[in-house]
Amino acid sequence: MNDKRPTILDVARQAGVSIGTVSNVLNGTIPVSEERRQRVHQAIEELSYTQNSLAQGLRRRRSPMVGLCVPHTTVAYFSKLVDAFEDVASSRGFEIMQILSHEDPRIEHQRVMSLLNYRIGGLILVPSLRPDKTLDAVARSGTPLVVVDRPVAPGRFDQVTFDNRAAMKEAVRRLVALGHRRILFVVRIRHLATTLQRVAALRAAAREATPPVTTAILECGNADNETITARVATVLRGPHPPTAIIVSNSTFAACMLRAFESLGVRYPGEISLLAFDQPEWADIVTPKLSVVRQPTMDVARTAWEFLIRRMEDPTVPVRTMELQAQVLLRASVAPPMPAPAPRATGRQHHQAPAESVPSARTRRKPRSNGQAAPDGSREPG
Amino acid sequence: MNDKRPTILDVARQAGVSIGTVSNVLNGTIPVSEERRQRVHQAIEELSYTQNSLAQGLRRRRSPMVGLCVPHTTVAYFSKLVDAFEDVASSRGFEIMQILSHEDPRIEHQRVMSLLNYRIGGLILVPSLRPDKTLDAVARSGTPLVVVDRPVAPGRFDQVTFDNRAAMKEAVRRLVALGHRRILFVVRIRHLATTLQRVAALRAAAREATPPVTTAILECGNADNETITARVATVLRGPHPPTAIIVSNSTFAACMLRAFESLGVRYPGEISLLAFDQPEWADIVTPKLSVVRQPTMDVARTAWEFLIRRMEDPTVPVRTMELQAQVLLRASVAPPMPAPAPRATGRQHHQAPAESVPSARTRRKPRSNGQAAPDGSREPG
DNA sequence: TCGAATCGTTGAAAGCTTTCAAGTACTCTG
DNA sequence: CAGAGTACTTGAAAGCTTTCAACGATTCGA
Repeated sequence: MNDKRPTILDVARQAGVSIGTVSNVLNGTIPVSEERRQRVHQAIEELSYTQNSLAQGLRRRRSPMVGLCVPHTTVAYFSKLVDAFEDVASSRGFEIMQILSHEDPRIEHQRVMSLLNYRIGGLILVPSLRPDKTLDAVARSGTPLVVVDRPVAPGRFDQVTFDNRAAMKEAVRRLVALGHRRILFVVRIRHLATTLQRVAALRAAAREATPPVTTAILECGNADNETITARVATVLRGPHPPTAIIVSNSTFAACMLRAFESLGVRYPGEISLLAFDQPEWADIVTPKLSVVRQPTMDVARTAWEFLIRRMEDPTVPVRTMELQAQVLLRASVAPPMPAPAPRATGRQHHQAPAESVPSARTRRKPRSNGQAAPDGSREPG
Repeated sequence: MNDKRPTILDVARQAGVSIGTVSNVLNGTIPVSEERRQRVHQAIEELSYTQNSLAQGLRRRRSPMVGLCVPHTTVAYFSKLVDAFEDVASSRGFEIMQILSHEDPRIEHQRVMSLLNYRIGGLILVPSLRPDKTLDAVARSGTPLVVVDRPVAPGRFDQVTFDNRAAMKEAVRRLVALGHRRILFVVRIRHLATTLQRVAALRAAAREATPPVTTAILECGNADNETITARVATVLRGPHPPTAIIVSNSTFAACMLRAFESLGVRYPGEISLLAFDQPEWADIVTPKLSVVRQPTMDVARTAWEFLIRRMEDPTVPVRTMELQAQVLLRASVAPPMPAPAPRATGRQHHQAPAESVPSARTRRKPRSNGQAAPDGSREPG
């Protein structure tokens, strides 16, 4: 429990050389004669000396440590991302310092500042809702930055994102082709950049469909299972129940399945489900979950390449990469059960067949609890 | 993109005070007159000065950073652990530096050394298979350490683990009570401390059951789905197919479900399944997965408390905490289908009903591929 | 009024490394 | 053999902070 660890000076004395020589052996900056190198190595061995990275970073004005900031690690998508980064980075001799932002701009800012205070060599960031202050601070510090997954205002930073618009458009196209006319999109945070993109694409695709498709957005934040179930119940029992639900992540997908079960909804007959994100359980639930698969490993590799490049040369022009995601339809998506009015152009009420909802069917307006609002993307006529 | 950040000296000049005073304002070490404090704060604001944690850590010989090392973050259990630690730690003003060991003692050692080189204030470690070298290095550095989840030789370090023996014993008791007589335990790494505990408990419980129960261990390492399926197939089609499978983590549980499906095994009729770990999908698969639930949040809190205590006073006696896990039986565990020989005491072949295995039934000895071996824990007579 | 105690302030040293100008010993060239 | 390289080697400075002995100013007590 000796808190006094040997320093480079101890090594130098032990080996009978100067500290400069030891440093040169360690870093290979300047060649050192074979004999001295040996002596230094031996001394290092004998004293079991290890570098003090704090002193090294202080002197070099930069540490070989790279920061990684994601919102959570319990979301399958992010934990895969973290693992992928770890793989890529460590195989190239970098250390990763990981922090979690919990989707909270304040926490994010504070943690990122702390990383900057450690003079990290670079940062990979999945930005939270309002990352501006954080981004400014990073820019001011001159730390190389790559923004991942959630786009920010273009031009300032390297970015690696997914083509959420294309993915959503494709998803809607496929659902519509199966006959779905009312789609609900369940999101965690409405104003998140990725969400905005997806919502825009959803609305656009809905508008362009013939006949046009009704869409609604349900924002759930960090609500727990019961709350989400209640909200979903409200929507499903409303006058215009959706026939297909798209969720923005796998946690919500799980919530939906629980909700369907506790509500006694026939699934996938009465309601289809499609999830962004690709949980490990997608293919072991019944019916198998349809997903939008995002190429996590490619993201990690690309982001890393961007970061390394910028660390080598901070003046390199800003790059942006938008990766394609893939819509995988499986049994969780099925044609909707035959509806009373096949041509859904007017304002008449659509309703799921009566037998599908077990409990007392209270007719409420869908926005009665302020949670789910038809977003009016449908063309009026 | 200005790489020159202001230092404490700049602040001192700007405020017209000495650097010592600035430091005192920043750290509150020694009281500073109100007027000067104001000036310092203003200067900090104007220059947007932030500490250099490297210099601070160098001088203080210890950084306020705490290390956290887990094997992976894609395993549900560990990602929950990481989130829990993050919560606890950050709510008390500590920064966490997280690394992954990938279950590889070499990687673990290298990454932990790097943390030690940063003079971290403490370390929480889920040790890999052979952590001795790493543990020695940590001890030598005098860094406070708490070992989590997987026990190591007692007496040297604070430890927070689960009572794996009790959990396994209880699991076997419940399975036996339902009539199971042949239990297969699927593990990732056989010699992992937790695995050893569980295996020992499994064998002991099997031996004590009346009539005694046959057990076997299947080690799968990092094998992929197909490989695992093949191995499971071999076991299930062998002369003594198990009626219940216990898996050591949720990833394997998912693998089993895939294997059951692709092999056409009747589940849970023909085979029951119980998993250590508690994935989010446990209650959305059909049948619901039986699990051994481990109180992750409690682990995080306890480990953190141990660590803080030791950081305050390194001489405090070593503490050990063993938390109780909880066996939750759900539909994935059912009484075994009636077997031809109800009293399973001898060496006669047990076999699952013929109709349950769809493909050609090759009679092979269970260890024919060297993967699964009856472990002989059953009493000979 | 004097000495002591208190309070706030300061400048220098220390913490451990890398970098670099300057120096030394050697080899090579003409 | 002198001069010019060559190839290491060295010690000091710098990087930014905290700590601490020392000091000046003020207050307090007798």
